[in-house]
Amino acid sequence: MAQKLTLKKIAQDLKVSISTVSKALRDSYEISEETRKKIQEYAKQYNYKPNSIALSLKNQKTKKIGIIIPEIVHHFFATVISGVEHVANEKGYQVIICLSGESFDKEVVNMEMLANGSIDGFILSLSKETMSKQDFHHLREVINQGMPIVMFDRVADDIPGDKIIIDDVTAASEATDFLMRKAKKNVGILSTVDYVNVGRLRTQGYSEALMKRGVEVNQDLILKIEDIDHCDELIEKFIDNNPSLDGIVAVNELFAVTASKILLRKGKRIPDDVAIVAFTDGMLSKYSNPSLTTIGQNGYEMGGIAAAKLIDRLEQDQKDEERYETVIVKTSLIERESTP
Amino acid sequence: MAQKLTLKKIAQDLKVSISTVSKALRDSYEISEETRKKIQEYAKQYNYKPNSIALSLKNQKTKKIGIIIPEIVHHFFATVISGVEHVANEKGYQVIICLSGESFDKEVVNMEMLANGSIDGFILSLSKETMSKQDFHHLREVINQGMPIVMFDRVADDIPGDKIIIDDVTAASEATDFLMRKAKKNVGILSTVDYVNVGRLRTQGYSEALMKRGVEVNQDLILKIEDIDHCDELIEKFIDNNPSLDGIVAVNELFAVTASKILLRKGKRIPDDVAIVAFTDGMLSKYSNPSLTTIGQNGYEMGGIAAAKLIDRLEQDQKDEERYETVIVKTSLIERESTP
DNA sequence: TGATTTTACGAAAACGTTTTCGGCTCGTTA
DNA sequence: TAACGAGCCGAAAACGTTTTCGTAAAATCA
Repeated sequence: MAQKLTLKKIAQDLKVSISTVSKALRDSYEISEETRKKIQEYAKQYNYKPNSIALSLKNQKTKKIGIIIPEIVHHFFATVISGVEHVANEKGYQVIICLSGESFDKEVVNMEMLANGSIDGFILSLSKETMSKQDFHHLREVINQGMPIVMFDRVADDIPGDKIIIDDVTAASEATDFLMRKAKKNVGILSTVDYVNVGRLRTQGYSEALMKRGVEVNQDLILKIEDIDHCDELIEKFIDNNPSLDGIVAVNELFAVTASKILLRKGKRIPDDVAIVAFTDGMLSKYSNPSLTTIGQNGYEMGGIAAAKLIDRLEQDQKDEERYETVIVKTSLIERESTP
Repeated sequence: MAQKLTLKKIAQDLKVSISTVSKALRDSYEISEETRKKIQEYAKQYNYKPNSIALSLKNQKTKKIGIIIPEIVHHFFATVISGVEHVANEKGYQVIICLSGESFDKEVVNMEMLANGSIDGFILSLSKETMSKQDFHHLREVINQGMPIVMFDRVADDIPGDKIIIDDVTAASEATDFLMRKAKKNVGILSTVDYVNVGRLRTQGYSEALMKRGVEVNQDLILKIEDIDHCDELIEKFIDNNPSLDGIVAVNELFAVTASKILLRKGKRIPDDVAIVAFTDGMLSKYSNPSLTTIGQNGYEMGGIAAAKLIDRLEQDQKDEERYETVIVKTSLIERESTP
């Protein structure tokens, strides 16, 4: 097992100094043609690669970005990571991933671990617990140390940093309106509890769409689900309680597909009796039966934008501008079988 | 923006030497009670955290492991990462993720990037292109530099390193037998081209199950799909060509759910007319309509084992044993609506 | 008191780079 | 021939740690 080659070993083998080797490899004019060739060939032959840790220490930059998300087994987050990874790699950066598992404590621990010089900047989407606690001291600490943060999807409004979000209100409003244009008179929404930003905003968009058409908002048609693992019973009860329901906006695929299944079991036809639009364009929507009309959140694009913004900030001539941006990524309505 | 605190700054502020600070913070007996207290309090107050890059350079270990997978938007890989991340974090390691996108070149580039000191060891699942080329020079190079590799799922048999796999042959055989026990007489398989390990092995298991019951293997009942994006037409033709087909083993969820949809459209009943078993227990199987009986690959467990084995090897007293292990993770048959 | 041990701290090396600066050896010029 | 300027190379510092070793002062002992 050949030990890893270093400048020092090359220098010893070739009887020159370390600085000469370093300069030769960087094609410095200070080194004679002859020496340069010799060193470069030697390095190539034995496959020398500069040690990135040493470079990080010297340059005070790691060329790594950290990303903290609640779960990786969610299609949306997976696509975001995919987008981040793509543009990061393109710009010579590597991606370190940590999962908070929706836990505040794990989010804090992960941030502290990464903030000790491991990375140059953060991309993150906050855990549910953090959102409900509204405790952002860990973000502030990191920012105080001069480390830039880009947040996406689940963001903290009053934290200085770039934010990449979709316009949840408008998207939900459009989805609701889309159903009403299809002659649906009693559109309901399957949402999450209010402390989850997206749940609150999408419910708001839903209500706005109704009001814009002069329809009164009926609280019975709004279901707020806390525990995603036991949504079945809640949704079934919701459907039973609203026999006139003919349209559903769901804030995620799972609620939608669960509702779809329950409706079919009860003999309803989709989309004729009940039409469905779901947020998050993932596998489920695409391949379930019937396939679901969805609002695509363009996670890949969000991730790409987040990475680009972060790297821009890292490479600009020192925080010349403290003005942070909020980018709103367009959603796209993808029509499938669950709507007429 | 408070600059990051270092030993040097503490030393200056407290008018002692760097070594004194270092020792005080590590509770060395060499430092007097008084000085120790003073330094520790100062460090705590200003939230000193040792720079991990400097530690990496000094200790020649990064406490990071690299993981390279083809795609992150596959549920199976996402669960594996989740498992890796969990045990890695538990043992004080961080996880760097790179995606090969099923491309050989990107796999090579990613490995080279990470091998320059960024990480202590690799966990990986090979890209399709690598599998078809059977070119593993990049793995050999990394191993020659003394960096341990753990492979999972898509492994290269003759590469020295630990391997975590499922027993694809047995699992496929059991799935096939399961269908035959349910009185299915004409069981077919939707597989991938042979250079993908899992496709070949699962097809083999399928055949073995048939032969064990004295049923002759009918090549018409074996479909090998190369391009997953256009599997629809192939599967439809396959179904049309085999009117007596009454059972399907699919090597992934997508093939299964696509077949399911086509069958339903053709007026077949599932599972009465045709029963389906799919590999990979993901979202699709669980929530599609009808839900699918699957062979769970226990990705989370695989990831955990991979991480544990890698870290063990990293922390053992230098490669005392060059004997590599192949762990076979048990699969679990999860019965749902697609089988009687 | 003088010798020896203990206590408490600092200097320096090492990890692998890059870069600044200083200097030696030529050949050229006055 | 003396001075000077290229051309070419090496020494050393710096990044932030840990650790070994050396050493001054204080304490102990005879």
